[in-house]
Amino acid sequence: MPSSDAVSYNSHMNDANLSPRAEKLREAGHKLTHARLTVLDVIEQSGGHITSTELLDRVNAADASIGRASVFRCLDLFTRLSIIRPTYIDSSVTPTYVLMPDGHHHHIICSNCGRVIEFEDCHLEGLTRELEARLGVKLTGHLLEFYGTCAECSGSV
Amino acid sequence: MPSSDAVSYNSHMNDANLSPRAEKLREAGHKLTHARLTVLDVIEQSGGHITSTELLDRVNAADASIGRASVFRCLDLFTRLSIIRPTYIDSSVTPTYVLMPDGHHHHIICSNCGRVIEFEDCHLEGLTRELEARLGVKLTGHLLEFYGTCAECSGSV
DNA sequence: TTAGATGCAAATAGTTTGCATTTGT
DNA sequence: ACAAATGCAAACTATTTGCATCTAA
Repeated sequence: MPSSDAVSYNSHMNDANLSPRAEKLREAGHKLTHARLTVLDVIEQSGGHITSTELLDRVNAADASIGRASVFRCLDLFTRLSIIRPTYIDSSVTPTYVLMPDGHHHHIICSNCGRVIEFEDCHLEGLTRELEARLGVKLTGHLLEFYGTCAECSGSV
Repeated sequence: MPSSDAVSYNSHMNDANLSPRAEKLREAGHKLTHARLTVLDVIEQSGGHITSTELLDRVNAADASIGRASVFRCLDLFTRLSIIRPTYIDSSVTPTYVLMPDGHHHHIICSNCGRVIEFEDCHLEGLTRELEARLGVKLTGHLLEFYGTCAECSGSV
């Protein structure tokens, strides 16, 4: 074997400090590839709301060698793992993918200006348990969307 | 003018008994056209969950003279009027449109078999009022989606 | 070492548009 | 009567697929 290290440059592979979501990928038995970790990075840095088109652009900017198909394959995988969830916010063509920290996500969409306001406290633990008891289901997460007008558009400011 | 009645056949135009949603259309100042009322009918008869592709098929079966573009224009209009709301249930390509009776809709999606279970009681009035008070927003509706496994897939049966 | 993941480019599917014509009010 | 809505078909956009190659474990 030649002594030159034929190391593949994977900036994410500094191992050790993996994001909890990367851990989730590994635990589910998926490989921690450069494409997947880059896509995850971009989504996480987006603040939790990103459309497939924006994602495609930003991933391309981060590393032009990552193909479109892989980005879509990541979206599909992450959705199946409940890391993200697709939803319609603005356009009806392009889905917006939202991060699901701890399995849930909540926001308010202003139907006037399109602004998205996230909030944390959903108080849905009770309902979750009630549904599990009543229907025999097992619930792992939820998405709650409110529609209406934001403070500015409601004239409350 | 000739005495022959050149009546256009619009089976929905029996006036009088319009569905509450058709009323909503009229109140918003939109015409109650044959295409719109047919699309609304098909959505209502679907039980409240229908993908754009299924809708296209069923509208075509009901009246082949209604064009695809009009169906999409209806989906857009109904969504703006909060009569329906697009969401991703199975595929990430084709949205499923859900009816929003009284402005809200709730369901559980089984991530194993894809089954969708609707439920009525969301107990979100309190949270709605709290958010309105705290954030100054005005809320008119919401969509709540739970993810998990149904009774069959959870082995609870 | 090897199953799993990737990138490419072509194929597919879903949605929108412009415009002449029709229709609800 | 006439603004609004429609149907058509072509254009456009987003997403998926097959396959040879590559790579994380």
